[in-house]
Amino acid sequence: MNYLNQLNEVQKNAVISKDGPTLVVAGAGSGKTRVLTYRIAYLLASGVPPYKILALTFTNKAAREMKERIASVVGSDLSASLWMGTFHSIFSKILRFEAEKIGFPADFTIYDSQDSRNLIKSIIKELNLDDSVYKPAGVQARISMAKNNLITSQSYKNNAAAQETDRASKRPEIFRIFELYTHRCIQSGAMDFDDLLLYTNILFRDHPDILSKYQDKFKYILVDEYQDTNFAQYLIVKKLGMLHQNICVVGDDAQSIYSFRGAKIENILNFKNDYPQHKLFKLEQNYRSTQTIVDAANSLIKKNEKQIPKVVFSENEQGEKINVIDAYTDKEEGYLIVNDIFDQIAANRLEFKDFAILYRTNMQSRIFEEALRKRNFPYKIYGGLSFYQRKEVKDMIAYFRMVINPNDGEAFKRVINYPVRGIGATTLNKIEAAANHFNTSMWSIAKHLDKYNTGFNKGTINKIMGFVELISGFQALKDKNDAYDMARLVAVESGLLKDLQNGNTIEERTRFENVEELLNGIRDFATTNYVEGNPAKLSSFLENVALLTDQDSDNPDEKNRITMMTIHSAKGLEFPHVYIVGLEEELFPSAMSSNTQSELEEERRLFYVAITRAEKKATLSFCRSRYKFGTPTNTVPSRFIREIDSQYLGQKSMFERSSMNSSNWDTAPDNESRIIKQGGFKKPVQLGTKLSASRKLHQMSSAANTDFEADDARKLQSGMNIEHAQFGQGRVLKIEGDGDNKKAIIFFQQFGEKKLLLRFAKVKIL
DNA sequence: TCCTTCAAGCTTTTT
DNA sequence: GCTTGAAGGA
Repeated sequence: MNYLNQLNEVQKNAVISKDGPTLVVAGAGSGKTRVLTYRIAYLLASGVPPYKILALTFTNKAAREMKERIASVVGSDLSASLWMGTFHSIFSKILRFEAEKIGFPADFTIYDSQDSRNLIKSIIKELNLDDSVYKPAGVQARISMAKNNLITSQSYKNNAAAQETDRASKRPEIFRIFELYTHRCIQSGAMDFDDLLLYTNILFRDHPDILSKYQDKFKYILVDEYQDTNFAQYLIVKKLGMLHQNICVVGDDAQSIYSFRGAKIENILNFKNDYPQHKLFKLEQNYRSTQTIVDAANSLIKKNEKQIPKVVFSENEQGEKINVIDAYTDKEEGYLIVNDIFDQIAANRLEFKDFAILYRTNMQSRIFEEALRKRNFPYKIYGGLSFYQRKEVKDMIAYFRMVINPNDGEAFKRVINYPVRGIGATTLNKIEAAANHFNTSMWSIAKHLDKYNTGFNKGTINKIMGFVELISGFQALKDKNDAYDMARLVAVESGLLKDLQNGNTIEERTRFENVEELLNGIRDFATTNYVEGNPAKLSSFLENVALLTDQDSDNPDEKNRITMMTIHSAKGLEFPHVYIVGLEEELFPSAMSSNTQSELEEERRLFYVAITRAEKKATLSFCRSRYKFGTPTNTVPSRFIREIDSQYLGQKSMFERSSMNSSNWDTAPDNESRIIKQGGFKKPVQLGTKLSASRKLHQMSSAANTDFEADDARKLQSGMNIEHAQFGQGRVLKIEGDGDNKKAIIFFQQFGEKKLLLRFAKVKIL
């Protein structure tokens, strides 16, 4: 067991004390995954069969990586039969197995959030409620929150707290939506994400025999990121571990960032009360980051009140200070960051994959994407609209869902008239109304039109029957064909492929290619996942796809790229250089999370997570003006920048100077070598100077020394008003050359980066 | 029934 | 700036 030598004393003890309840409090970068991995390897080595070990993670990626690492220690034949995966994937597996006990078909559909939102939307309409009061997303959040706390639709109605909240927000009818929603899901044979946890709890509550079967089965239970478990997950773990009590939870209260999803930081804080005889291990040495980064992060997180006391420290090099980039506009922020990446790469021989740009909201990615494109830098955006959420892919999958579980109402609505087959909204509404009236699925109405006497005219009946036959035809083959053959058949016979093939625009071509890519993915899946000696069937593909996310596709030829993702999805990852962007009030901390102390503390933890992703260097940035809803809005630098002890911040002058009033600008102390003095200027032009260029600019264009094109110059000439921000305003990014050849590279809002020969330029310093 | 056009509203974070 | 939904015409 030589791998034990790779561990420090605490890590080692956490690995080898295998029995009894164990809490591992693991500071950022302290080798948490390593401990978890080796602990499992150690269990296996001491003779515990892999199928008796349950290891729960929050992302598929984390599960897969851990599995790989375990495989490299103990071999893949052992690691393959571990029960390792996300809460959702593990318990959906168990639920499929036990489905009939709770009244679901074994191949129940999993509704993603879009499906469930659509269903909620249509229920709100059906109940004649005002959707500006009952906003679907808001109602969905209420229902989700209830389920995460194991409040079913029946108990919700009688739950005083829930009713009080809904009355206070003037939405007293939410319980009716919830009831109907639950009912429709059952009718469709569908579960949403929260149901996977809720029904697991119901299964264990109502069937003690089944509970004890799994209690017995899972002799050792490990939970990663325990601080992010919600009540439903907490209770599952607690119940399953009751018999053997071999529960090992790993987490860091300082990194609890999912309370919006029902996560309870109390779960980790109260572990000691749940298991008084537990063993506690604190991993406090950070192996990931420089001392500066760790110390800076500590100085920030100190501002939070609720936490487990611990001292995270690093013995790595001191490292560089954290830079703060102060940009004028959001566009410029993108530009400056990309420039900085370029400089870093050039100076330190780094690769693109060494960099990550992290932001609070997905929408911020756009600007960086544009800036990176201009430079031809390879990048990969995680999150946002994932492959599986694209319309054409969802359409395709909706067909698959119809084949496997035709009662699936959301899939039915999606494909009944796509590709267009003359079954419009009117007809669909009638079918839906009939289904609700007869308390059955839309599919069974469509299939037995005669029986339900729906009163459609002959033409409509024929169209509907055509659709029913199409799907029935697929169903007859679903157990015979493998997943790929079946999928291609559906793509062709449904007419979907042809519909996309006919398109000529780039978008349509991309859609067609996406469907092809999906089909290729299914082929890979079928040939790598054999079930009882045969290539996997469509149903097993569907089981997997519902819980897949974008993060899971790691294309090898996409390896050397700059990573862009939200801070939430960066948790658990690390990069040599990390840029945390958009540090402005209202954005980070988010405007929606600055109301209460606990919300603010969570934002702070999120910032803590962001900083601690960095190994070598962290860089912060913000801008003074950001486009919001299409209009430029002034912004204020985030309080979080100030909360970091200033001794860890570099380029302070940049940040502080711009906080001063502008008259101090030219006298502000700065790196002398960066200042250029230029005849004709009242004030020196230096890095970061805001200015508007004067009419002399058009001369510049003829003077070959500039990047301005004749066209730009003409535009400038006609828009002669130099005060006009739209035209002239820019900021000095770089100075090169000297004497008469001194040039300034200026970032203009209007034109982007341009080079100016200062000899000719007349600029007004703002 | 379908397609185009235009206005309104909107933005956390994710399995 | 972008997406979604409603309205109106073919």
